[in-house]
Amino acid sequence: MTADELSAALTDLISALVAEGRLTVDVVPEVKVERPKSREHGDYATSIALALAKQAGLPPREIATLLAERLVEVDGIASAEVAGPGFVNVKFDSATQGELARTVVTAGEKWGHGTALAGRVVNVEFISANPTGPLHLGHTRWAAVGDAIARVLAAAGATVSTEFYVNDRGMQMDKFGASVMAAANGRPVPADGYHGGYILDLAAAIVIARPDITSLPEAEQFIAFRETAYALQLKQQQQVLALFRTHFDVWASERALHESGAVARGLAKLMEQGHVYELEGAVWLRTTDFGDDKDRVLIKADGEFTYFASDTAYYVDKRARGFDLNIYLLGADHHGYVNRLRAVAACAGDDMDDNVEVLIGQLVKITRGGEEVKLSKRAGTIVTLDDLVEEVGVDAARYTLGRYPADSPLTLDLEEMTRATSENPVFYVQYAHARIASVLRNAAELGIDWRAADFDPSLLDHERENNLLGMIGEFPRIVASAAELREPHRVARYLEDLATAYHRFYDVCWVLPRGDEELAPIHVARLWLCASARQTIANGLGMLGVSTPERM
RNA sequence: GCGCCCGUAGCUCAACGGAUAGAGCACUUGACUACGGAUCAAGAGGUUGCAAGUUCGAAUCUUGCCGGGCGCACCA
Repeated sequence: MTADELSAALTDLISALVAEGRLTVDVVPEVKVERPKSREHGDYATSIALALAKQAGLPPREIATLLAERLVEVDGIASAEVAGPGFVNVKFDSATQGELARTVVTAGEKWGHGTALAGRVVNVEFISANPTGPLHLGHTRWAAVGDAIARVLAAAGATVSTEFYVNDRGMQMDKFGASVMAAANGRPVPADGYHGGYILDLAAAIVIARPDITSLPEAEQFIAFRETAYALQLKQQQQVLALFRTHFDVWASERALHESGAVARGLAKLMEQGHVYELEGAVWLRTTDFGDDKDRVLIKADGEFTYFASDTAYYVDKRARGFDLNIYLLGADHHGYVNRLRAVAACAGDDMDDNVEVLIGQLVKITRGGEEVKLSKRAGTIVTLDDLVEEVGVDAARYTLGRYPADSPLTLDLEEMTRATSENPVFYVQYAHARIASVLRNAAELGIDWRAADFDPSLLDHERENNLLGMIGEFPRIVASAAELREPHRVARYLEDLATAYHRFYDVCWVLPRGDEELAPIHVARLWLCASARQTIANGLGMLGVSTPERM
């Protein structure tokens, strides 16, 4: 019995009661079933009676009683009680619940996966930084969360592609090239250029690789520096992200959009839809037709394409590549883009509620020993992704960033993060995994083949076993909601609760035979339970891109 | 001025409109002579920024204030 099955059973019950004339209900709302915070309230509880009371014209407790009476007759349900103002608290019988262990072990890596988003072809674009410097902590939040969102969407059945848009065109690239060139020639970096120490490193690396470069004519030299530095910097970003276990299926270049004719095609598509017009020598897109607060320029009066023109082309291009849902993950400083991007979709003839989705992540504030660290790429006071990984490791960094919802501002203290790694919740969860792995190893050493032994799920009737099974059973619903809401932190929070349930079980329920003790059915049953808990933790951590150690 | 986001324990943060608002860190106190103590058990800590409203029920939804962050380019 699972939560979904219980919900379905309740829906059927209500329909039956209506058919019998014992209940008058026009519309049966979705029956929500939840896991109560207090274990005294059973394995699951529903407030459906409260929701039905008004339209049924009956006191909620009366409806709850009707439901409870019928529920106890349903297979797998041990008890159903009315509580409080009209809640129905349900307990499953241990055999039915214990079966879950078998289900989980059988499903293996697929446990928790669902089909809610089956058929959706989703593009998840995130980070999309200029290739003019190293990735910093702001990008890192999306590296962790964006990647987790993609994984969670895939677990919900979607076909997902991750994408990084490289802004390799325009003024910033020129400033970047000029900065590196100046540094290589021993000249001061222009005031509006990039001043980080990495500029010097890039300059030095380029000069070593191409000693003749500084003797090239100025214009030629500038291009050479810009292009070489671009290639090096992009490669550096790619290497760091690979180290961070954030994989991108596509690295899309803004230049390539122009060179391949995608910009022209995008423009043609928008014109065809009739939202493009000319004014004062410039070409505009009438985004105000779809909720934007002002129209946007596509082609400037001087004939140059704007950055926004690339954006529109990029969107049209993604659609042409078959993505029916395009998710953009942007920093809070880009929230003004939300309406603009939605309007672009609408201007291209799409449904802006269905084909495009913009998620805004609040900025990460960094403190060091309680004092705020201002992040500025130009001033060079940045905390890079490399730094972070070096200081706290990939697992701790990913988990720490992944356990908070991205739409709330986050303050991280670097000292605390480094110092507190051993107390970081990620270790708590990983420790549970390692502990189980250890038990399973010991079982193997004792020659116990629990998979081949008879498994009697009804033996898992201890309160802690029951609680652990209940938590494990929640996993598919957690994954589904994390995908639906684009909130992978729900998986992290869930894993912490699951780890607690395991540790509590482990504390009082001995798993393996001790000493000369014979192997008994309870040992086998508990090994199945351990294996299912391990699988669940592994699948959950996998969605967050965190490793699952066998030993720590 | 207009717009978006956020105000929850000392700190960092959770909480499909549900029952007594929860974790971690920090603080008190217990538990290892057999599967990993990176654990478990117990305690303390709150007017969910303020005020109205919606309803069986509000941290959550609505409105108005107060406080903070971020945006409002023919820049990228």
